[in-house]
Amino acid sequence: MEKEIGCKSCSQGSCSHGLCTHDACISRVPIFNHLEPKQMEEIMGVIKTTHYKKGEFIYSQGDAADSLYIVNSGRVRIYRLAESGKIQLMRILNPGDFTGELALFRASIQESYGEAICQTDICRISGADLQQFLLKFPTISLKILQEFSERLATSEIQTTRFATEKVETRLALYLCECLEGQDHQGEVVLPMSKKDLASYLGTTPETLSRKLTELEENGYIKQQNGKRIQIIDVEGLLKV
Amino acid sequence: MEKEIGCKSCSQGSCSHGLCTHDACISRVPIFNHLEPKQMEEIMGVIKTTHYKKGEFIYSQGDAADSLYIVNSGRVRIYRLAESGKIQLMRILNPGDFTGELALFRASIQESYGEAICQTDICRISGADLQQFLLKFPTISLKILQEFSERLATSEIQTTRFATEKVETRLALYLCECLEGQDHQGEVVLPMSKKDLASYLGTTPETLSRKLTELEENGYIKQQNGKRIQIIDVEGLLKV
DNA sequence: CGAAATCTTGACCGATCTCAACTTACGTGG
DNA sequence: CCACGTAAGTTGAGATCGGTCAAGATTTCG
Repeated sequence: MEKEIGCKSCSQGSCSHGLCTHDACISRVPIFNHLEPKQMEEIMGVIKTTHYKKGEFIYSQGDAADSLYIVNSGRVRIYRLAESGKIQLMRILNPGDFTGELALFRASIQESYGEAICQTDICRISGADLQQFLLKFPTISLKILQEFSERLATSEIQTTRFATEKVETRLALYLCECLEGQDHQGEVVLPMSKKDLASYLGTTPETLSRKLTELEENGYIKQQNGKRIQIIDVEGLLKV
Repeated sequence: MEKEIGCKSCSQGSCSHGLCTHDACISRVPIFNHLEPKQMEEIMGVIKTTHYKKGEFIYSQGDAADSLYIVNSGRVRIYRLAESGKIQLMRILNPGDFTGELALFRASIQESYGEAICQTDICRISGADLQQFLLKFPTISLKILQEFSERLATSEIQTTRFATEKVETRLALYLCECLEGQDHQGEVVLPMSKKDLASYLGTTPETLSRKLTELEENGYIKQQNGKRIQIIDVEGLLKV
């Protein structure tokens, strides 16, 4: 706890709790943070950290997919190119989130793009190394399985919504979910641009803009400056 | 190999390869079939098999989700009820496929329905038992992770398609994928009713019917009797 | 063989996309 | 710190896709 040993995962000096304390440290990543300091140190030994500037790609569609990427600090936009050439935003990674898992357990290529939204530090662990640790520390597998099942659940809900709900409903549900995650007295701060949100919701910026206006006219929300939206009537939104 | 010991997983008598040979046996399930006969036997000890008739539910939305279900024989339709009340078919399980994983690693409830399409035998292993085995035989985790990443990849592709492609394109891509899986000289046999297919593709039976006619008029396919469809121009389909 | 479900076809309507013009916000460099 | 250029966001008009309702044909299965 008291010994400061430096942290390979984030290139910053001050550490505690065995390894390090600063917020975005690798040791706070859910899939590793239950390990003994000793075990964690071992894992950190094989982790490489890279810095990316805004707009730089961590990986692109078609790249060999052989590593797990963990966001240490910053934010990453994950998106796909559909057969038609249209872009779809899949998700935004925040510190502690990881990606690249898809391909870890089957030799394959990246099917999406990972782009730094801002100054971002990424920790990378190779698939080979990770598999070692999975067999050595089976609890990591359980953690990843947990994470996977979350992702899968989310993805399937998303699919169902695209397949069955109107844009307005998808937007309303999205806003409500944002509220759960943040809840600063009923105000939501969109975690992405409206352009990206439109893509995430499977619509166009034009339609998104109109639907937001519509929700506002119906008294469900109030649009503030920029990305801030006041949620006035959650019940109403859920019924849209 | 030669000793016949009966198979708990399928309630049938004749077995070999240590445990059993008949086609749909649990020992052929990808997540277990790499284990030693001895290990597999141990797992089989905690598996319970249940028989379901056509239309019976293996589980319903809202049920406690605490078991892994493996299809031994028969077929299962997995579908969801969206917020709006509309149904969406998620997937069809064939012998060897499993489901219920979603909730295994997080206490939760079923978010879908599992309904037997025909006479079906289901093997069930409780989440608690499974977790034991995961820690005991770490290779199972790797297998499940593999399976999960497939599912996740599929689900995300599906999401992207719903978000970005037209019904006609989704249908065309679906037919092409069916072809890969079957390929009896360019003929596809739909694995489900057109009503279900419509639901799976996120559209209505009416629209599906029209789009199939359209594809036929354009010379890409030829509809035969019932569920059989002759694929005439794969290249063309992929460009739709 | 007949009821019930599935599938098909037609007519119509509404939701959402596209294109275009315009306004607003943002980041960069002087 | 401000000006400017570019990207993001908004608004309008028109076109299109796909859903809904309804009627009829076909298939399935007991």
